[in-house]
Amino acid sequence: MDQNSLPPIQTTARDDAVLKALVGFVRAEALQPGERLPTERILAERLKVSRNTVREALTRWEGLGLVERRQGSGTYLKAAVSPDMLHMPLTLAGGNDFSSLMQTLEIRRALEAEAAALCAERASQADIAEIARKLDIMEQAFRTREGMSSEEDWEFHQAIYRVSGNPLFEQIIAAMHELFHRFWEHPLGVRDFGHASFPYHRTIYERIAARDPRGARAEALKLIATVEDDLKRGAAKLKLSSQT
Amino acid sequence: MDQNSLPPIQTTARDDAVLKALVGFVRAEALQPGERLPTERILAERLKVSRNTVREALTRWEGLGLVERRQGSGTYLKAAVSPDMLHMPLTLAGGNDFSSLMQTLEIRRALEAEAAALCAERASQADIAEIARKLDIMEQAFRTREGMSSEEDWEFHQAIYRVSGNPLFEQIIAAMHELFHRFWEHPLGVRDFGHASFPYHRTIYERIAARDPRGARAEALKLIATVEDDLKRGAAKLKLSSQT
DNA sequence: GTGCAGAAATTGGTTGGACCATTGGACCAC
DNA sequence: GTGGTCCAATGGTCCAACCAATTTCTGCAC
Repeated sequence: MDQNSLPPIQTTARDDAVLKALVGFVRAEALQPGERLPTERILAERLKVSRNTVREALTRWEGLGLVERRQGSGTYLKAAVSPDMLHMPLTLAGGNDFSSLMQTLEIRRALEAEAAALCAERASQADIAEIARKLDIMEQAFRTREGMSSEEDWEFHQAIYRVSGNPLFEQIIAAMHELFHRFWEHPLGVRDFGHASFPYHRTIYERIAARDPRGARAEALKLIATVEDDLKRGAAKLKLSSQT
Repeated sequence: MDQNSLPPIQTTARDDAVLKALVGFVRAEALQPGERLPTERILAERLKVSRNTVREALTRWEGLGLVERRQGSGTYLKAAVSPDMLHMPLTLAGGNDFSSLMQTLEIRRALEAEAAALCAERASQADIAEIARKLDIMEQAFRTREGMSSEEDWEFHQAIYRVSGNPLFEQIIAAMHELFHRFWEHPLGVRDFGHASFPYHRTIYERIAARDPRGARAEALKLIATVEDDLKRGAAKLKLSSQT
């Protein structure tokens, strides 16, 4: 029997319908990322469904990173939406241990290098100026706060991913960035973590500005190498202290 | 069932706490994928939260593919869970168009090259023999079936990811591979798709067997380049035919 | 007018209770 | 057995509140 000739029937699919309607709304209103979308209460009323159903739908979108909810403020679009988006939720059974972190770094090394190269290929003058701006902010924060410019550092990298023209870079690395932070925020890490990588931000930028993909890739690899070194040093220190 | 494995919830960030408690429960009860977890009503009662909160949490898990809900039946575990999972929701804007596939290919190029290099560094003699075996199977399938050895082809690549020592390579690329295939099956592609990439499988293997990371990376890049070419040719053909 | 503290309105988060739709098993007539 | 009917369990939806964080407005002191 051809199993395809008897597909499961679909009766109710409320929250799916809500999401589809919401996609239509975002397109109709031409909402851009960052803009606020209607209140849950308004959506419930307009779509003639309960607020709970709206919330289930929005919870799904939030899980996909398409939307961000801020209590007391509203729900904000976080990424562009289209009727034919493809979702690929990937959950990795990772750990907080050293080797897991090294594994994410291996992935990041590959992606960071590729992103830097693509960025150098495709950056417009405006893009380069934007990256330069982020670099300045980061360097200033680094100097005034004696290191620990992680927030500005991250924005610099994000700018590169964005200019690479491929949103997947940012999405994948962002997930790992989060894991990374969860790790060394609380547990003790190396105090001057990230110091060694500092100079390479500028060299990466210079290679991008010079439209030199190969050079940009090489500098990105050097940066990741310093992070790996820091991580290994931290692990060694941890091992040492736990032995006493 | 041990009631102590479901202690009440603390304070704010309710649904997150629910998920954390649920992870603990799954571990405590050693639930395997396929097994049913407690009723929403029971969870709500045990955790001292409202059923809606439980539902929001389960909705998130459902969105991540960790769990499946069947009305009238129950909620079933779909994958293994661990306290420190890393979630990576990837969203491809614009589904079935050409650029989405090219974007996944850019990611795959970065990862494939890195995996091949790491594989060449770390492969044991047994690993190399295993890869050689997969290569033989693939080449034979290719010859007897006149191309279209996609299944065996994929297994060859998987062997490389596995030997790289980093499971993240396989998981990430596997997600994209699946996406890739969903387009390949139905929509018309180039008929001899993949033919051009065939010889590079052996050259990659040779570089790995020679413990030559740089060479392996270079050959992997060539392979991806041929796939990109095929894809571009397919897109051009499609464009041409849609104009008539 | 300006600035700022506090009240009020707005908005997402949570609760409890109700009912509907589907499922799957128990039971029964044939 | 076979096919039906009933019924309890379970996820899906709805409603009407209230809570907590945020934003906006208001009015007073200066």
